[in-house]
Amino acid sequence: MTVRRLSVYSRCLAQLEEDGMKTISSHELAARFHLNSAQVRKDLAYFGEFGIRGIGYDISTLRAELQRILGVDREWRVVLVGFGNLGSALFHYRGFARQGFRIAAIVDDDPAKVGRSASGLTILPLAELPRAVKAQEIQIGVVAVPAEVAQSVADRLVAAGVRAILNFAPARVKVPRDVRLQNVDLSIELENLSFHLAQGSR
Amino acid sequence: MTVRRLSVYSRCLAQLEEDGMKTISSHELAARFHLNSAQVRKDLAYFGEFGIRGIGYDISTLRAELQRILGVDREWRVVLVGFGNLGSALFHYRGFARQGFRIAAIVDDDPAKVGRSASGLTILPLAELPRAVKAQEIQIGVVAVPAEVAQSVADRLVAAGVRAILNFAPARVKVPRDVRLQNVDLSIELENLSFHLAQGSR
DNA sequence: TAGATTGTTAATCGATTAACAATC
DNA sequence: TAGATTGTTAATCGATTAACAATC
Repeated sequence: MTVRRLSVYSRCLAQLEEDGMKTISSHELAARFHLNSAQVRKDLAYFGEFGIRGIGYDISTLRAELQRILGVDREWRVVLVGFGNLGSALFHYRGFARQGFRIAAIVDDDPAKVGRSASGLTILPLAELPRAVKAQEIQIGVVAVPAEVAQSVADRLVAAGVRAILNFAPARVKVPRDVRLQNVDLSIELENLSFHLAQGSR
Repeated sequence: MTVRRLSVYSRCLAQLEEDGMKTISSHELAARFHLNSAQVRKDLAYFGEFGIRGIGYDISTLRAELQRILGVDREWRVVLVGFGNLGSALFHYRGFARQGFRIAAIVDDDPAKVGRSASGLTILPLAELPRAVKAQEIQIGVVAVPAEVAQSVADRLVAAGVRAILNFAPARVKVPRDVRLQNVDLSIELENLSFHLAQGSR
């Protein structure tokens, strides 16, 4: 929950910096998202003393600190498994690169796709996964395959040595405790919508 | 936050029903997700008295109730705006149809795409949006367009009369208070991953 | 020094959990 | 009736907010 807020602060600060502002108080920052200023101060103070009493926070310093805390101040190397519609969409998704996530390899099982190239990256067969992860120093695997093969792909990613998996397949996969797993579940978003529509119309 | 849990219960019950089970207690249900049984009972009791003291909950009845509460017991008619990679991925995403979300129209701005057909559905120009929403009795708009045009698409959807918008564009859009807006923000998922990787390696 | 704003401690609020009377 | 389990009230816990001493 904290990550969500840090991320919001970080983006806001990037915008403020672009606008040429130098410092901002917790009150001003809080006002932008209907948050409490004490909450903002507490969130930030948790990671260190970034503010200056009587003045506020130096926007550019704080932004840099938050990016460091969020881990988006460095490049993360990613392998994309599955180059169907969703895989392609993710590949072209600009937010990926903007946050320092660099797709260093694409893997697909389909012989028709293997060998084709996407923006200079050749699509590799699944068998090449371990070699690619090692050679490209890849830390993160993105799973964009059908639900049926999601677990087996996750297992192969773990075996190949990734430290984190972002799973877009509508299936719950199991990974060892030392591998970070993040599920993106579209069904929940849909159910959230239909719940509110159904409740609203009662 | 409650919707998330209701959704989890609902899926679990569907599975249990498939397995041929008839009733389940709040304790058993809670055990499956490391939840507290009091929490399960409270969540369910909020919407009515669905349990039988001394017995537990009738699986099939409770599942039906939850689906009704979540609004997934009926068909929701959806217009998909944007038929690029992400749009196609969503169009083919099976979870959509499974939850009763029926894509009744596809709209795209690109003249090269307009008129083409996808699974029997003809891609319409943006100008046709109001007519399509009315004719097809569409309640939900899914925005799968570039960030730059997300707001203008949302405005058109609202003007056309949809009651809810699911926004996949990496841009914050504004809609009137009576239109339900759900943003799907991939950046947050990414930041969540990199945060934990960065923290873990300190 | 006076005014402003932080970091942090204390108070409040809401959500989770425990306990139990009601009842199958 | 005895055992089990619900729905709900009371207790606990954690997160949010208010208040304020520290300090720029």
